[in-house]
Amino acid sequence: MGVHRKTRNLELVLDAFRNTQEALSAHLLIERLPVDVNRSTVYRLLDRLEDDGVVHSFLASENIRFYALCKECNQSGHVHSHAHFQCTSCSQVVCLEQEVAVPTLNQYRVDEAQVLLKGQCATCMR
Amino acid sequence: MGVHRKTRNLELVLDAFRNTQEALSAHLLIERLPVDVNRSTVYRLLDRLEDDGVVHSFLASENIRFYALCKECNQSGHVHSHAHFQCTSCSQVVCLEQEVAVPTLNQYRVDEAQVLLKGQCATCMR
DNA sequence: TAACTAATGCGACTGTGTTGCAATAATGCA
DNA sequence: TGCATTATTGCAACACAGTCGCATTAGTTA
Repeated sequence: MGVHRKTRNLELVLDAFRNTQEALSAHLLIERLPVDVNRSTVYRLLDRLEDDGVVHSFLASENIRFYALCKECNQSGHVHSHAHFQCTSCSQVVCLEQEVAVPTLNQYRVDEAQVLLKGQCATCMR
Repeated sequence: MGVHRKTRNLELVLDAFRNTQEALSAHLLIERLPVDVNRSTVYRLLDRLEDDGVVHSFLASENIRFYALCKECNQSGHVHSHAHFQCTSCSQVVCLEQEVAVPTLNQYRVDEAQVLLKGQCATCMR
């Protein structure tokens, strides 16, 4: 919903996501930006992009939030329920196509299912 | 694997887990201990208990590690693949009975599936 | 071009979790 | 039981992710 001025930083962040298949943490993102952008600024951009349905975020180990572009979301809500994969060797994180079926439970109302698969990616298996 | 002397702190931590159905973060655990126990000590106890297969840990939002007693694990390895539930109102976290089927993927070898379901618990739905 | 205000950078801060080190206490053995 | 050994503990300092207030900078619109 937030106003979005077309700033250099915003474009750089979006480019970084467009140039990769990976999900990125704030830290990784900053590393990949061609110019220095302040940490606070990056977090604020990511927050705004998430509010606007442009990126989604999820937790991977170890305690780090990752962000990736959304395909079918908009500012009225995030609609994905896909799984994520993290390689335990190189720590790379990717979004998977696999949809996650949100299970039903007796005692709880389940609104959301967060699935993180961990293992080895093709590169690290060689 | 680590040596375990039967210390007061160890007993207090185990009691805290035995006295609840919930999973506990280090912070929650410290709050529930009847005496002050140092933060470092608690983290070290949890690490050791996890190594020994007595508790398992997983990440819940927001970026906090939760611990709960294991049922069928021992020091030769953790064997659970159950889901966890976190209430978005009261933040309480519990282990679910539901086993998670680890899916197979083309490009990745999946060793582990972490599933966190989020929604509302019975108490908060009222 | 000027005014408005969103976006930015900076520094300080919070909270989780870790580490080195000296003091303490559980254990095994004489 | 008394003592030596060493695992455990508390403390202080640290690392790192993420947040916040505030003054400055820079898009945007008129």
